[in-house]
Amino acid sequence: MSVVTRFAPSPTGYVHVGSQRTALYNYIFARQQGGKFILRVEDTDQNRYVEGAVENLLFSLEQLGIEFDAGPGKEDDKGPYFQSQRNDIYNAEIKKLVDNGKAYRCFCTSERLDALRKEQMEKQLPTGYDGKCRNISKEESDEKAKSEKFVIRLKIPTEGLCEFHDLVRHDVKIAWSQVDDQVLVKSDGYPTYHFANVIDDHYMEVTHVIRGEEWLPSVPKHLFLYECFGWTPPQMVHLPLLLNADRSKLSKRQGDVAVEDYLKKGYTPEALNNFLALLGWNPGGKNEIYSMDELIAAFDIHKITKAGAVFDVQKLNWMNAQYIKNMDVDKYLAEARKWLADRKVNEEKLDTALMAVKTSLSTFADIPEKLSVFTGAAADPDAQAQEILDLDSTKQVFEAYVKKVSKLKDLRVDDFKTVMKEVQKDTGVKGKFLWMPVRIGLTGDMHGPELAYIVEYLGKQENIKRISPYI
RNA sequence: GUCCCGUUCGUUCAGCGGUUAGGACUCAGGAUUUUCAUUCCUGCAACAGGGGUUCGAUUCCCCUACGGGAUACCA
Repeated sequence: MSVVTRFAPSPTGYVHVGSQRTALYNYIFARQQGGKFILRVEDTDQNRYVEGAVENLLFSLEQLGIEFDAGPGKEDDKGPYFQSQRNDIYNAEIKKLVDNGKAYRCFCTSERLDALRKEQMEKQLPTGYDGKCRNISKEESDEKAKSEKFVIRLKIPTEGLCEFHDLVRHDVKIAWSQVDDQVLVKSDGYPTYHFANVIDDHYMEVTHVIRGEEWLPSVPKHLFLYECFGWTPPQMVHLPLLLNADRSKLSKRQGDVAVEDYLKKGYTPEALNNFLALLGWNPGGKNEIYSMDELIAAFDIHKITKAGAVFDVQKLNWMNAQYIKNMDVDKYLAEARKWLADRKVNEEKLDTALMAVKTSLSTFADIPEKLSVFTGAAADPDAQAQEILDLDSTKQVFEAYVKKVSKLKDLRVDDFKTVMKEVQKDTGVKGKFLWMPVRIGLTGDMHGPELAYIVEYLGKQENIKRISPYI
């Protein structure tokens, strides 16, 4: 049987990085196994509908290079891939369950349910539905259904143990008495996640359910449904959660959680994928940089970690810097040009400046700031810089420098190096005291990209203009 | 409250009965460089606690503590 995995997000408006990792693992595993990866939109909650959410979801996945084989816009005979369009399927299945007594209509009001829960908490009992409507006769139920609102609940076993195997958690046991009579169909006629999920996974022939750990406690409900239908359940794979620095579930409150946020901040999709893939799984060894193909080759679903992982931006920054440093020049230049913000740049020499700055970026968003050495006026020297400017040797260097530069037609990187050699010869000044004055004279700063690039970018006239005042 | 899951350097991941407990990020120091960065080298830093099992436990079992998740007509 060939592997089928699925990513089944609800369209909430953006893709959470935790979801990205779930999608990634599903995708990687399917590719590795030569299987199929499905995207299914879980939009059964009418109250949570968000305009444009699906488009955003599709766009984010595309940017990340996570390609699905079937899903919205890629329909096949297993579709549709929107749960909101599959109600006929759910209705047919729920009817079977009600007819054979595996599920029942519940007419209880939310007020009664709230009170019940409160009472159970106070008595330190497990919370859950008390089964009031469990044994209403078929006739009475049919009669009430004509005039009253109802939901449909699953008739969960009352005793015994639900045992199952999870690829990450291994053997898990949950007492049936702890499992609630789950609502399968809401009073608006739409299925709940638990129901739609099982039906869809079955008909879409999903073999591996790879999802977040928050679903682990619901597994018995799902397994029982498979049993009621006489279907073979898929392999369960519950991933550890992504955490905030304080180890709570990664949330919006404590920083960015949306994929688009990170993309907007200048992280590359490749770095983001690489970083997330290594949160919860690692092939071992020194290397931490993996392309998607390498991840697919190295991935081992049995070696997924159990404990939650803190999303450490510092490591992401480092990784992203690695990706930028190793990026193909043309690709880098094209991408970098999108990040100039409102910098006024010398279009002709922009590439020179961008290349000079390539190794110092942790994200593309750093570009405007890093470029300021080139594009702005010289900064005011600080005390330490001023000390160097005040040196006698500095004056000599400047005089010789301006003299040499003035003679040149042009001032390219190579010309500059020649000039500096000559200045050294003429003045006898070398090392730090030769180079630093020129740097400070031109930029006002003791730090920055390689001087030769700055010199070339500024050009002959600007070089003379900036140095002359110090003579 | 109840149930489930988890616990190796600050973070992340190795380790799967006998190791000087390893790598990566961060941090500190050094080398190279005209500076920062890059690159390279070195260093700091961990098996939550207590019981077992065993000749021997980071590794297996139990308990405790701590953390997280689930307890919705949300997913």
